[in-house]
Amino acid sequence: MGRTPPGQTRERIFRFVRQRLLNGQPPTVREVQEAFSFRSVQTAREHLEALVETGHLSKEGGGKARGYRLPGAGRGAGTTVLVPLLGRVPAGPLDTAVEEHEGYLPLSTRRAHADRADEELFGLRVHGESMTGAGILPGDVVVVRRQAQAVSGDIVVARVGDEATVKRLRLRSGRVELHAENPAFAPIVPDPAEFELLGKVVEVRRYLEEGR
Amino acid sequence: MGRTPPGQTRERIFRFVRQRLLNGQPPTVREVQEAFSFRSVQTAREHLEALVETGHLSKEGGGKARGYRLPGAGRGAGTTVLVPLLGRVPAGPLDTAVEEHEGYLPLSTRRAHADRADEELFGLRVHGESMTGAGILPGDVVVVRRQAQAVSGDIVVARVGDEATVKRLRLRSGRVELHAENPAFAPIVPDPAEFELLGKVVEVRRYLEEGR
DNA sequence: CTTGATAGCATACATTTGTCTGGTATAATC
DNA sequence: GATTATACCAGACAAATGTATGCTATCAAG
Repeated sequence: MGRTPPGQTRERIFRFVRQRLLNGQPPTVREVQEAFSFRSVQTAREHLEALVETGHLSKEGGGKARGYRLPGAGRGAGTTVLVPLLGRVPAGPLDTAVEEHEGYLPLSTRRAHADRADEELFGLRVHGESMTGAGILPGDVVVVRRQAQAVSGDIVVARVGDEATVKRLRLRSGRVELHAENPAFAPIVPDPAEFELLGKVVEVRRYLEEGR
Repeated sequence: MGRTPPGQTRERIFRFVRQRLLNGQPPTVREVQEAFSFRSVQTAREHLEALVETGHLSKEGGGKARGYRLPGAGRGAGTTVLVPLLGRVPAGPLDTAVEEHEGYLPLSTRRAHADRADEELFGLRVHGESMTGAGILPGDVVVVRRQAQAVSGDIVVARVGDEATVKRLRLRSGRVELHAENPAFAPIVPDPAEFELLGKVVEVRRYLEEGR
């Protein structure tokens, strides 16, 4: 085909490959060839090898299939887990089978517990305006790590009676208090028999566009 | 070798494959075989096919290499994309070379534009308290979609002179205004020559624990 | 005991996929 | 003009990889 200016095609190839890699779909040489309508496999291969040479890409395994990677993948790209976004607050232990969830939240965990993270973490949609002072608005999603203890000052998800709420935990002289971050709401001092700590909020997310 | 209880090996295989997929490294049948010390390729293949049968995994392309995937991409839910978390606001077009980034943010993109490579997303850490009224606190990360136009009311990232800020865009009689969501800050009416819209904020994230 | 289901093995085969060798064309440089 | 570099093509080969066929062994249910 026609000859393109130096570096231009290579740039586009890099973007293509990167997008594929970030989507978890490493392309083959021939897939790159077809994506750019090269008539020869070698053309695609030369571009790819050149990108490896310049450090844009790295290669895994000698002649293995789909071996091109993003360099430095061990840092950020290597630790993504999907945690379920639950439609309601889970009562008992998390069922790993058919969970009642709206979807999955991709979460980057920089720790070794990545393998078990999906059992300990879950997402929850926030209702009400009680935490607006802490930057948690209605409709936001909180990522919760299931745990029975928490430190005073943590933002937690707790069950009080039949209701589950997101509040800031305060321990006042051995007594549990749940504080809203909104002047319109008074602190809750739950009856210990009615109280259960479900977990700690480790992340807050807000989606500003529909369909994301 | 020895025979394992029903379902037990399969469960472990699923976890292995899932972990690999989340790391962007789809395994081959033989890699699964070796990871579990099967003496036959077929044993691994049978487990994998069984997992596809039960819906735990899905398969892409007939006999293509490394074709096993996590379902959810095909179920219309969405795919996970990693977008770079930039250390500073990008000035010109995104430098594809050695991007100055702190890491990657896993992002779930629903809809069809998931594979649109031209949609440029990046993460940015927020400084300052000007948007606390909109639930965006200092240290939060905003996910920005690069675009040159926006609608009045959108929260945008814009460059004014040499500085980049996150503000709410208002169009008042054809003039651009950048409004903070904090009574302590006055609206900015930038000189059009000094103003550049970098993109729209599509998501806000707050990490409440270190090391996440 | 027979049957069926599950777990695993051994080997062969077909396709996909990475790699190689050699070639053409254009542009810039010496 | 000769040289060098880049972009691309054509065809072939070899390794990696998915798939198929037939087999053994264990366990539970009938």
